[in-house]
Order: sequence, then C-alpha cells, then structure tokens
Amino acid sequence: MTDFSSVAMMRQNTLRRVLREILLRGPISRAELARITGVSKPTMSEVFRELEEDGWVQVSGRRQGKVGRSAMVYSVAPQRALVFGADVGGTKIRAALVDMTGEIVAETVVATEPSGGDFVVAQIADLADDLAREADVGRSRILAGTIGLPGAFDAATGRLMMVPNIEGLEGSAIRDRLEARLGFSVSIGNDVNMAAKGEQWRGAGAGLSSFAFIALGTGIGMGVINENRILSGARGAAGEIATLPVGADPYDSRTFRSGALETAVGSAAIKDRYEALGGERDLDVRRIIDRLSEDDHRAARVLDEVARCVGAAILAVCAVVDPARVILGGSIGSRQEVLSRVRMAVAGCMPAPPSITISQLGSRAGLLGTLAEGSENLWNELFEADGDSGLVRQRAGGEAGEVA
Amino acid sequence: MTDFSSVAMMRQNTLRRVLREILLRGPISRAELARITGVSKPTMSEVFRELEEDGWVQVSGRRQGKVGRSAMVYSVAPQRALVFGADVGGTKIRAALVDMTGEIVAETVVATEPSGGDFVVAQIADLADDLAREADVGRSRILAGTIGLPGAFDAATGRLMMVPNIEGLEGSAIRDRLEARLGFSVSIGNDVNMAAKGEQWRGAGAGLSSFAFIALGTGIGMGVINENRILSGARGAAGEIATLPVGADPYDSRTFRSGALETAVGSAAIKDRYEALGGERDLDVRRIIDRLSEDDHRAARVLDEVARCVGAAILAVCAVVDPARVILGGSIGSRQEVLSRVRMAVAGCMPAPPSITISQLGSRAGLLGTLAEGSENLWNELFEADGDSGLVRQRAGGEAGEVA
DNA sequence: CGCATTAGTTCAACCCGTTTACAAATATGT
DNA sequence: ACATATTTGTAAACGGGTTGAACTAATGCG
Repeated sequence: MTDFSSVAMMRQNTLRRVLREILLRGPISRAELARITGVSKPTMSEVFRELEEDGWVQVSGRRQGKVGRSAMVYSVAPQRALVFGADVGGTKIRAALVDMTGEIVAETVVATEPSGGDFVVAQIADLADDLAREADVGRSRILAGTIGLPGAFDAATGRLMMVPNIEGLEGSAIRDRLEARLGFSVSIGNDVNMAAKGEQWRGAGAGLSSFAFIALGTGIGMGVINENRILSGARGAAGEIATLPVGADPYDSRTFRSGALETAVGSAAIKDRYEALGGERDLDVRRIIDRLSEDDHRAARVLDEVARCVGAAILAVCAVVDPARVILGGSIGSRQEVLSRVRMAVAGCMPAPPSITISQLGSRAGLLGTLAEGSENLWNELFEADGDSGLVRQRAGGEAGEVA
Repeated sequence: MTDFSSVAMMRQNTLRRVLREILLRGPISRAELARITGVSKPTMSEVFRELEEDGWVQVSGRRQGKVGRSAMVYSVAPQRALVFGADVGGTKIRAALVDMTGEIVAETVVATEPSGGDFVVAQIADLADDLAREADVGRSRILAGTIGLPGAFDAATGRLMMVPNIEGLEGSAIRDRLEARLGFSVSIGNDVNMAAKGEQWRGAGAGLSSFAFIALGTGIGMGVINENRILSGARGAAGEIATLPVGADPYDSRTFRSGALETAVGSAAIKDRYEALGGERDLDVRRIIDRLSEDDHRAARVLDEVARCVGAAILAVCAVVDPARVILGGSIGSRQEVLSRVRMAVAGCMPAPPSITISQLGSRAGLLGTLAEGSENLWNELFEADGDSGLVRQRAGGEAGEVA
C-alpha cells in the first residue's frame, strides 16, 4: 500500500527504489540509473553515498570505451544480505545460504538428529552458524530464513500439525522456537510446497505461474502454485492428496484414516500388489521398477495399475486447481518408466491433459524452494512493505548503520 | 511496491493515506485523524481542503459534548465513487451499483438478450446507465466494474472460453468489449467464483479466508477462495469439478467429455436415476426432492446416491485445497434435504470433515460477488497501486478536478 | 466569568528532490 | 597534439510538502 508520507519517508523510498533497480539491472552507473528512473543526478549521487556507506552497493568497475567521461559502475554487494534455507526431512537436513543475486554461497547436508524436538532446532541453528563461517560472512548478515518441514503449518495458530517422521514437533510453535534460536525472521513451509517452489525457481516449473508438483514415494503429497503463490488451505493442509477418493472406495472403513489414494499407490501398496501377483518377496520398489527392463510382466502390470490411479488423481487435481503443468517427483514419481505410463493414463481420461514432466531438481528441490521463499520474503520486506523497511538506519545525530 | 519518490508524489500519498483512514474509521475530525496518523494538523487541514474540493469528503456534523472547541466531523461522500456489478446468466442478468461504504444504491434484474454477443454487451451498458439514473448519480462517478459470466476467463489471453448458455461470447475478448462500451475499467469473473466471493462478503463465508462454494444445479461447479483470493488456475478453469473422477469410471469413454461427476449428480442424472428406479417420468428435480416428505423411497434412494457422490467430491476438494468450510448453493445444493444427506456422507469418508452449510445469498450471491470484487479492485487502484492513482488531479495551473 | 481544554490556522524552518550551471574526464576528428 | 563533442559527476539556487511553535477560536466546567 501507500507508505507513510512523512518527509523522512521520502528518502527511505528513494533508497529502496534505487537499490531495487540496481539489483534488477545489475552493474550500472549513477548517471545511467538517473536516466532510467527519472531521479535526478544529484539525488542519485547522494543516495549512492548512503547505500555505499551502509554496505549495500560497491564500486565494481568503470565503464569505458564510450565517448565522454568514464562512469563509475556500481553493483549490489551480494553478501550484504543473506537468506538461510533448510529442508528438514526425517533422515536428512539440507541447508544453504543464498545471497541477494540468487547465488548459493554455502550448502550442506547432515543427518537429522534422531532425538527430534529441541535437538533439531539447535541443529538448524548450528547449521546457520556453520554455513556463515563456511561462506565467510558475518552471521548478522543473514536477514531471513525459511524452513521446510513435513506436516501442515497452520499460520493462524502458528503450530505445526500432522508431522510424520520427526519426534517432538507435533503441535509445536516451531516458528517462534526457530526465530528465538536463529535471531532472524523465519517462515515455515511444507516440504512438498517448498519442492514446488524450488521447481518454479530453477527447475521444471520455471516461468510457470500455476502448476502442481506431486511427490510420489513412500507416500504421496502435492504442492500447488497458483498465480505464483503457494496454495496453503485453511489449516495449511492443501495438497495432502493421500486421501483422494481414487483407487479404493472412500467409504470403505479400511481407507478411512489412511487415505484411499495412498493405500493404492504408496510404496507399501506397490510391494503388496507385486507380491500378490506372485512376484518375488521383499523387493525394494526401485528394484521392482528396474525389473521392467527385464520384461517382468508382473512389474509392468503393477506399474500400469499405479499409473492409472495417479492419472485419475491428476484428473482430480486438474478439475480443482487447473495447473498448466504437473511435475512428478519423489523416488517413484521421478522414474521415466512411471512418467510414460502416467502420461498414457492421463490421455485416457482427459480431453485436454496438462503437460506432465519429471522434477529437474530431485532431492534438492525442497532446499531450493526454501531459499526461493526466503528470498521472496526478504525482498518483500525490503522493497514492498509499508513504512520503514530499515534499509538504512535513520540517522539520528550519527552515521548510517545496520539493518533492522 | 514503493511509489515514486518525487516530491509531487508526496502529497498524492498523503491524500490516499488520509482518505483511506476516513473510509476505515468512519466520521472523524481533522484533529483526531492528525493524532492517529501522525500527520501534522496544518497538513491535515490542507489535505481535507483538497479532498473536499474534489468531492471525496464532506462535513457530516460537529462533535460536541466534550471539553474544548467543537470539531467539524467529516466523512467520505459515499457516491463520489461507485462500482458497477453484473451477474450474467443464460436467462437473467442481475446488476447493481455499490458505493464506497458498501451500500447497494441501485439494483435490477432483466432477462438476458437471447441474441447474445454484442446485444448482451449493449444490454449491460444500458443497465449501467439505468442504474446510475435510478440512484441519481452521475454516470461518470462509476469508476470500476466487475462482470460475472459462466465460462473460464483466461487472463493471459484476455479471452472467455467454454461459455455455455450465451451465444457469441466463446473466445471473445469480452473484457475489452465491455470496457469500450462502459467507459470504466472492467474485470471479468467466473459466475461461480463470484458467488463464492459474494458469500464471503456478506454470506455464509463471512470472516473466512479459505473456503469452497459448490454450485449444484443443472451442472456442478465450484469457486474456491484461498487466503482471500480467488483460485483461478492456469487457464481460469479451476473449480470446474464436473470432471472429478467420482460416481463413474473416469476411464470410461462415455464420461470422457461430459465429466464423471456431472453425469452422476447433474439434474439429468437425478431424473434418469429416479426413472430407472421406476419413479414417475418427466418430473422436475425440485419435485423429486419435494417427494421426500411424502416418503417416496425411490427419491430417498436417488438423493442418497447423489449425496454420496457429492460427499466423495468434497473429500477430493478437501484433499486438494483444504477449505475451512464448504458452502452448497444452486437449485439442488441449497436444499436442506440435500445438505443433511451430504453431511452424513462426508462423515462416512472423512475423519475431520469441514463444516458444510447452505448458501445464505441464494441467486444473489453472484451479483454480490461482482460488487465485492469490483470494490476490491477500486480500493487497490486508489490506495495500493504504485505511482499516481489519480485520486485528485494534479493541479496544473488550475483547480483540482475529476478522477482518471 | 475566568480557566482549562480542544480545534484549527499562521508562519518560519527544514528536508528532499529538481533544475541549472559548471567542472572533470574521455573518445574522436583533424 | 589539440580542439571539440559528449558524458559523468558536483555545487548552488529553488520549490514543494511537512512540521513545530505560536497563536486564535470555541467550548465545558467550576
């Protein structure tokens, strides 16, 4: 909305406007920016002085070769503001730091603390410290962070519900706990939603404003992006498609709690189906899919059945949210053998099926999503928010200083 | 984003900020507003002078009874800016004008021009004229409008697709045509989405930020509100749940084009089912439902079957978008006899079903939704947009004047 | 009727951005 | 090599918008 109209706010706005343009347009001179934005040259110089003093921009060269005086070229100091992202899974935590230009300056993977709860919170905080050290930047330069977690984060109550795999987080005010430990503003996202966001940032969803990401592995889950926003639902449970009435009778008491679709296409279901057809016992799902190349007709039949269920699920998803594309991920969903069968199935039940592709980022999708989400939040805070974004501290009798 | 920081913009911002506060806080004095907003008294008086000169605010009384000098109390001139809304159906067009306080100042219903196309466009334009006359306001005071239409409006291409019931609109750039005729900025919305918006504005969705509205009549359709925004989908086809894989095999070639769910629960399906059970022929669906009170076991069985399908559809919708509530509307959906059966069905397939209620606005829901949507658009244009919102014309050697 | 209190105006001062003018630096043409 | 056109960047004067302080106006209260 419109910001405060006080005189002091005007400079704050100019600072934001100029910094944003430098970020968007890359290395640029003051005169050039003055022409583009309409801000006068004297003001531009003054603004650059403040931004440079505060460490936001730095000289990155001189423009030469053209007629006239050579220009000082400035660019944003990428490490002035960093964003922390972490994708917390039941077994692994992936974490990284990204700078303002979108470059990942440090990344790591560790095993999740099996004790869960506060141990995981502490572990995440340590990761932030480690990464800052690794990237050789001040810890205080991390201004925002996003944590991806399995489960539904209810923004209204601030609590994380339905958390599988990690002990001691069910019903926890995880955001507040993390903020207290990390010392910067934290947002929480569902792991599959984050994977969708990641694919949009630099994966199979690049350039799309509305699409769905379906993670098909042990279980099944979905993240939907609609008009560039994550579809969250009233309790943060949107995309929990395990319960879709597909593959089994939804009114059957056996599927009442576990979810019809998941009992039809989850890893356990695939194994069960394979064994029921007389296939080898205790075989990993990956191995079952591998056997397709050995002309295992049982594996082929099982996969066909699974694909028909996934196809119907995609039909349902398209009926409700109309995605431009469906991206398949997860250990099963990202198999080419599954994709081709799903495409076939979808062609059999939809007159105008969406494009269907495989995740480009694999297991890193979730992490990249948290980085994208965190960067977006920081961007909004710096450039879109009302009032004082704390870009450059108001000088009250002193020098300009740190960020809020 | 942040607006232009030029000096001239500062006053524009102050105007917007002040006008918005007056709208939100109702009748208020200048001194009071100065205290609340932090804007100084001299500036506040100057701003009020401009707003009054331009007709945005007017004196509405004096504050007396308190110690000290009595204050002039101002409020927004409600008819300074009006919004036009129209819900265009196959047989009827409902249209209305709403002022800035949200009060409907004129409303009408007419039969839709059967010739369709340009005739309907002209008809809508005439309605705007008629309503302005009826409300006794200048036609130019209508600053924005929203038209609800059946079909999917693809914002990317600007064209309306899949239009049933109205001739000559398929594939049309309907927004541009309407804007040309109406002379103010127009937005297009799907009729069911508009009904959902209407229920949120002043119906069964009041106070909810995420819910679904399901229209069950001749066909079946849905509008979803997620985080106060309409879920549109990539091609504006979100909520077209006629094709949900419920009630029939989605891979059956007979339901390939018509949609599994719609062939199971549409009016035609209900009649067919009833007749197949040996019920009276050529009976209106409304009459079939009426017969429940006469202990017609065939009607009961048909309705139970339909409710089970709707229940499974709601399960699917909840799995995908997690609404806080499902509102049933349309000629069939708004029947109490249907609601109770659907509630029963849902309890049989969901551990934690959403609340399910009947539309409070009936056939006016769509119209109210267009008014809500149009008001929201105007609000954004006036108060949230970048740069010059044209609230008060820049004085260039003359008096302040009209709006853009 | 005087006083405390609140509403609203006048005026000088300040901050920010712009315009204009000018100094500094660089490529180009002769 | 040198003048010239061109561009960058700074200095000074100016103007618009907001503010704080001082002031006038109006009202309730004792």
